[in-house]
Amino acid sequence: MSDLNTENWTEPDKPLPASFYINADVTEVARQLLGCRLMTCINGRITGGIIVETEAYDGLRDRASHAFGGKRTPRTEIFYATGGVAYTYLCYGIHTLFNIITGPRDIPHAVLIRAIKPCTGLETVLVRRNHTRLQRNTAGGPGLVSQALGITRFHNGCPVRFTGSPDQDEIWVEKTADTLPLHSDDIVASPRIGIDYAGDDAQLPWRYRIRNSPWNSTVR
DNA sequence: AGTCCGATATGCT
DNA sequence: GCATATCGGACTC
Repeated sequence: MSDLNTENWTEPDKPLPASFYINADVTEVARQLLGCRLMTCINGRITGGIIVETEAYDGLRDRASHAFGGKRTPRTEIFYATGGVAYTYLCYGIHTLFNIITGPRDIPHAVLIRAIKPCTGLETVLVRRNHTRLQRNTAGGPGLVSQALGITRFHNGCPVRFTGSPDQDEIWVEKTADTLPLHSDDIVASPRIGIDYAGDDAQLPWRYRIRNSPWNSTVR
């Protein structure tokens, strides 16, 4: 039990290719990420969990997006990269939130990862969260996902791709042997959280959860 | 279940 | 300079 660092993980099963993030609409990517495993290797420690909750942000038409209307600022510049890189930023002065940029170059789409079920490197996850055992809120919330996986705002722009290089931080997503193909009935779509400033767009049902998962974020 | 509030990068005036 | 934010933990009722 001394080394749970690579628990449940020896090598990536099926790392998602760049095309996964580029070719589908952002809402479809957000749905298809459910059930996949989000992995990090941070400071040499491998951690990960099954994605159970996401939100889609469509910068072209969506007032909830930081890149609404194609807005370009230093912070949103990464939105215009080709899909498959991280967008991380500090929220409420305290929390780092992790998104994956999707779509082709110059199309500012993003998927926020809101909750995972921790399943890899649990010892490290628990230390990062100061938990003694796994709880529903160990990574059940967008700020908690980053905390549990060691993602910081300095990972902004990091490719979401497995390269296997042992000496630098990595973030990737993979399908696993137990990634079930999700039927649409297995997915709950509802309005997104914490975007009251978005006017009518706050009603868009672009928050996606695996139905009945105990690992979803706590609902406000 | 409801309320409060932290701690700061960012973007706007 | 100033208002605000893709939240979460602590505290009160």
